[in-house]
Amino acid sequence: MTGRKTYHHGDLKNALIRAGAEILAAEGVGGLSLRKVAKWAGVSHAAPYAHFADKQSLIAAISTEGFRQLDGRISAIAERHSGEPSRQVVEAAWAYAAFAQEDPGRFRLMFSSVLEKEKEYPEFVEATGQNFERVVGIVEACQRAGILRPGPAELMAVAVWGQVHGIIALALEGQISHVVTKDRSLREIIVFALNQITLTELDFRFPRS
Amino acid sequence: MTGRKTYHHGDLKNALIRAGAEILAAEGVGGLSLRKVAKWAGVSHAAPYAHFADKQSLIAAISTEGFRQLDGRISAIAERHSGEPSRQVVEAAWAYAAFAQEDPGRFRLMFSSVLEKEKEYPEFVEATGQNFERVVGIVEACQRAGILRPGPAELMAVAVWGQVHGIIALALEGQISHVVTKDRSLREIIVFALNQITLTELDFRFPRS
DNA sequence: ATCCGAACTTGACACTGTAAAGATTTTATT
DNA sequence: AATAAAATCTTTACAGTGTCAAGTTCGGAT
Repeated sequence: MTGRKTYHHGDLKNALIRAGAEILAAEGVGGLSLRKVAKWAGVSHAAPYAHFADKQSLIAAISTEGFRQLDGRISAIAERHSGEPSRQVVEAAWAYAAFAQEDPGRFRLMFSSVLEKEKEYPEFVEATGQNFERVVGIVEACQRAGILRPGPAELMAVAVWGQVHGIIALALEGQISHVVTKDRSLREIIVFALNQITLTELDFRFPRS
Repeated sequence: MTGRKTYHHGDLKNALIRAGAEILAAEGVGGLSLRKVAKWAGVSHAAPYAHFADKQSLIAAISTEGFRQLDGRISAIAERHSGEPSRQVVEAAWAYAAFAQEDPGRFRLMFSSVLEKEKEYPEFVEATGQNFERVVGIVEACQRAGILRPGPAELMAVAVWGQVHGIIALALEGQISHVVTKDRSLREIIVFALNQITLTELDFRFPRS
């Protein structure tokens, strides 16, 4: 509910995206309404329509922003561990998991088709594409290092990314048996799964420093 | 919009579940409203409250029914290909994919946290648990046959199921690069991915007969 | 036969997304 | 600098939503 003195807000579009993300984090997808976002940004309930065609458009924007942030984290990891591809996969996968756990609402908004016709939002498509390319890059590095089998990198990327994504998604929805989560962290589970794919053993422990 | 002559419907609860499933298939998650379901079943808009505490409860019921059907399909496959574990994984995974593609709306309802507090619905929990057990059974058969590495079957099940689920979910949301889907069927992609995990090569082709 | 509780209807309320019309401010054009 | 145009924001309105409360109708137990 940021008040304001001028009639024009100045940066309403971004304010709405931010407000939406905050409501999302606080109340989840179900609690995200256009009117609430508007109130939160300190404008009338119809003001968002000056910047977004409809609710879906705002969702697309929030989602896109999420993908950009995720990509930022993963690219940072790829850089930090360049030359050590096995760390790249593990830490990228973990970053993905941490991203989901920090803000499940946003993760669901991004991946659970709250956005109905994603191909209609070029920015969204671009952001998701960039994300995929990042994964492909890491996979290629692993293939060169003999950590992953040779073969079409994009296809291999789907195999790896799909696995990580699937486990995280299932974990988020509480669909992973208690028997499994009982005495294992999500990180251990993910690395165990990755180890079924990789040719050399990955270490699940966090890197020192 | 099934009309009726008697004041009491007779089997409204199940009729509502069916109506909900049909609307879901036709219009997707976004088009599913309690009032529409009621109208479709030929009752007034508040009638559902005699059988379901709220919308979430109806969703839980539809979702649970979906899990039962899915379990039915997978158990049939496990039986049909008993003694051939490699076929069991491939066909079970494919059944999962087919189930998702036949009715994406229902699949999303089941797996994309449209249902918010799933643990509050014992039937739902039970159905999902049974589903998981089915996967564990197949995984164990594969381990005995030397198709999957030894190790905790539940954990291995998460690795395998997670991968299949992840790929299907991403495919459903259109998040798999065109480069990959261009000249490969979803079935090929899934089997390629499974082949990264298994110790013996799986065949992606459909079984004759 | 009658009473009771379950199943169902009607009416209401607050909240939602969205459109239209008006008010205010900035920007562009002359 | 004056005015026109465009963008931003407000107000009002409407249909659709989930849910509740109060009333109606019915089947079954006593």
